[in-house]
Amino acid sequence: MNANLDLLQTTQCLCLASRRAARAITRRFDKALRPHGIRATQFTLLSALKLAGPQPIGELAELIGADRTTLTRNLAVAAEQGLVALCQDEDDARAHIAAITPAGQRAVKKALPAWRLVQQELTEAMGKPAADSLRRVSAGPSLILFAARHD
Amino acid sequence: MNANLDLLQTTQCLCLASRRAARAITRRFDKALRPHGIRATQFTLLSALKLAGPQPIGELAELIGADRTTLTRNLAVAAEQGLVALCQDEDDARAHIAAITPAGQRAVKKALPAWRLVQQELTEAMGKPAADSLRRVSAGPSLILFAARHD
DNA sequence: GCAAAGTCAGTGTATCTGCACCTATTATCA
DNA sequence: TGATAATAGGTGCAGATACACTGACTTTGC
Repeated sequence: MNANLDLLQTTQCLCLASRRAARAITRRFDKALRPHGIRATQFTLLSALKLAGPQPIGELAELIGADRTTLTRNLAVAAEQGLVALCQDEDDARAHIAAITPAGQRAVKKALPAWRLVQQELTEAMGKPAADSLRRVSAGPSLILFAARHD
Repeated sequence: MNANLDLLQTTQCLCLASRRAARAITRRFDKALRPHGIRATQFTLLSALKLAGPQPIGELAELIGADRTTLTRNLAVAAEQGLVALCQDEDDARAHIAAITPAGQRAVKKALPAWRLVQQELTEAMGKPAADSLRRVSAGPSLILFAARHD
């Protein structure tokens, strides 16, 4: 029937594809990082904070492409575990600054070799062109602008 | 310092890239599907059920690359909304079969044009080669096998 | 200097995600 | 046939995600 012919297109759905890929990749990184006591999302958070330095929550959210309110809760978890610290901005009483703690730095340093191994294996498994393409897509302005559209 | 030089590699993290892409893409599809009362994940679920026919939960989970227990709960939400129905398998009392309901079929049919529009816009925004690459990666056996590794 | 508008972040609510563990049922084999 | 292994699925727990709304503070314009 016609309805099912139309539906066949949905097997190509980019939302399904991106989510399925993210789930599989996250599972793999989580598994490898587990012995080090942090999750893949936390590894991302900590390395971003280490590289970029103390950041207001909103800017950090934009940096890793997550919703600000999502980051608020992820930071609360990481703060609970002592991996990050939250403090008031001296200049602007509205802003809260997130910073990586010494314990957080130790955690990310300890986890780095495991991360690197999975990153290498995964790059090999999917092929370097595909890996480059994924990074380009996720980091490029097209996706960000695209997601922000309100039409 | 040396530690930060090492950390620079993590800006290339494929877990961050895949999650960031999935978040942005999901936000966009959710926004477009919202007027039709379903989410992107539900659209995926319903179209998969419509195309594949009634499925045991485990097989459906494998089909869309999600954890079985995740799907159990997503199906419960969809069942609550009357979009899918769950029933016992006649041959195997352990198995539960998920099937799309008439209401679910109406919902996915109603949402299809909106989905198609976003899919087209997104394909254009990221470029067809990148879209093909993403689908290949997410659907190919390499990722599935990769994620299942236990070493 | 003050009211209005803009900005920054937290909370309520709901969904998605998955590991560890559990129960129930079926298959296998001595 | 009865014990054991294998399989299908649910639950507890914890975290990730984001929209709508709110409160607090800052900036702007007069």
